[in-house]
Amino acid sequence: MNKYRSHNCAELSEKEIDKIVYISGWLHRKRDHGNLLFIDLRDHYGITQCVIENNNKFFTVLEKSKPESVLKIKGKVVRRASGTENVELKTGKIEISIETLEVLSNAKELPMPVFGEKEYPEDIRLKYRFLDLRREEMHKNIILRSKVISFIREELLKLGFLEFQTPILTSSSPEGARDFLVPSRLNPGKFYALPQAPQQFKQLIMISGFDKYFQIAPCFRDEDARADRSPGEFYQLDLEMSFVEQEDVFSVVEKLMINLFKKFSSKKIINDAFPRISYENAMMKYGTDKPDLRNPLIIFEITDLFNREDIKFDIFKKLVKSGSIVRAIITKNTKDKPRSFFDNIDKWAKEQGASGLAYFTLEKDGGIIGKGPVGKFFSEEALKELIKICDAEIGDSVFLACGKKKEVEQLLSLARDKIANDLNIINKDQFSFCWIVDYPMYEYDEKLKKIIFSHNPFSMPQGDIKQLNFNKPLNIKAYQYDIVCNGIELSSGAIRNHIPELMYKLFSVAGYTEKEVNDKFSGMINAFSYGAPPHGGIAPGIDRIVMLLADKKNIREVTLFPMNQNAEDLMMQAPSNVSEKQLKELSIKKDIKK
RNA sequence: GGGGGUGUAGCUCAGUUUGGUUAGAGCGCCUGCCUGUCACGCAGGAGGUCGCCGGUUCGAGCCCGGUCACUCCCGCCA
Repeated sequence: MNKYRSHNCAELSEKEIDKIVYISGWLHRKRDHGNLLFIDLRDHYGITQCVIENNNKFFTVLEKSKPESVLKIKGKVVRRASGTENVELKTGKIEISIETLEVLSNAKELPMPVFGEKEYPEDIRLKYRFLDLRREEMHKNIILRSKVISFIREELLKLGFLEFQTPILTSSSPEGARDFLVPSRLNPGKFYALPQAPQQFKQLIMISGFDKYFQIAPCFRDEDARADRSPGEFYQLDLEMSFVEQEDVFSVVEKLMINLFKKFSSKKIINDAFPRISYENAMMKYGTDKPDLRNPLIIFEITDLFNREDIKFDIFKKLVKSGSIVRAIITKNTKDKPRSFFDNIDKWAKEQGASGLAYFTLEKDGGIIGKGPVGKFFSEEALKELIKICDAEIGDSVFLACGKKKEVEQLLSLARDKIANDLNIINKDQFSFCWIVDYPMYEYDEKLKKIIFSHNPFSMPQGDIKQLNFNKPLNIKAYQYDIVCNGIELSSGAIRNHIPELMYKLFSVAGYTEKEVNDKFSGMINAFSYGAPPHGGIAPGIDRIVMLLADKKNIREVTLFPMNQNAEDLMMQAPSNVSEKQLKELSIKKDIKK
């Protein structure tokens, strides 16, 4: 028998009554009656109540021990008197009558308690992450994360995927996020980059003939944080398959996701086959390429209405004449909502930097009328037309946004969420997945005044590649796809372009010469000229998946040791200064502007 | 880089609207009492640069300016 424990803290039951046992764990909670002392001893597995009386010489030791000290307790398992059982505890029918105890490790007074599940400031939680992680909720999240990863491994191994590791020190790549750089000692002045994703390596694995690969891959991007985005590093389930079309990837990943979410959550998955929405359609109906499909609200295009003579809404009409568009959100049966409901939304829109959201309700007063601030500008005929376009009814409300296409999309996308939340029409007990497909290969960057890749430059363009019209590059679509669940982008993937000539052409549209492509992507381009299989894959974000399964809004709740928003590790104090000697070895000089 | 929110005891927060005696509560901590608790109870106690700096004022936790920290968002994230 091990010297620390014969049983863990969740194990003992009536079966062990009268046995002498050893258990070890943290002093979770103390209830001191003066001459009788109860403690809850906690380990990873659970909690066991132990009791000691003042005739025991260890009584004062225990009385003086602080919470979270680590104890080893030896004692007899006894049945709790009827009426003193605790049904909440797995071990609640018994307790340990302490004979001896040993303090294995003393705890100082705690900066944050472990007992209780109150909220604490995040900087303290991050600094004392080891205490935070002892708490039930966090402990549970991290266990869930581990189980999710194991499950994914099992499923993919069953399907014939092989797990490989790819380099962490690699080369900096153009396109995409800012790289983390690592100076090279042996090559002064040169730098490695940490991979933003194992993108090129996974393609090289396919070219190396391994057919199906996956990896729980760390990815590094030096970009600013968000609630659902850690600064610095995150994990992807990176996977890639040879000789596949988009549908093959879809069927593997869709099944994996459904099995995973069914296994680890009791929430209902609305669509067993994920609906597919084209990028264009998503932008139209939801204003975003990561729509929350639990939200029933839809955006309608009604710009043309504003060319009608019988609409007198002059501000909008003027804007439309100069190229603005008008889109609308309809909310069902909301005519009796208080004025404050509408005003709040208008106020909110103004806070978003928009000029506001115009609104009115559709009511019947003899004929159909628009009631509300701007309702009077619409004739009955115009309202009938609007009702037709937007599939609206009497009693519904209409919210209108007017502006440049991008602004309207962005505002109405946020407004969809805002209004639906205010109306409480989002079912929080559901997962609603979809594929967003048919992404454009390129987009026009207004700031740089040039054409850039809209997603992954290695994606295969759609259609007959001999017939592609490179004079109209913005019309080229790619075999590029995202999985979205409840408004969160879970993964991004593509069928890759394995044809070097085509790749040069595609890059030239984005302003890269053949030489530049050769320089920047030498490993891969070279490999493509020695026989590359058609291949494709995807990379679901592990952190976000666990976030959804754990029902957390913040990625740090499902990460063991996250950094804060300034990309600092408050516990390890990273990043930190290094010695002059280290810098010298690396041929690095500091030049800090202040 | 920009915008919003927050900052008062170890922790959670009240007090800021309308400036005015010694800044409060709960949890935690310390001391004492308590033999059936499981958020144990009871009594007492310690604990504060009201984030920091400056200004206005007879007087600032409260008003003004600046600054710092944390957080949320925008930009950014192929």
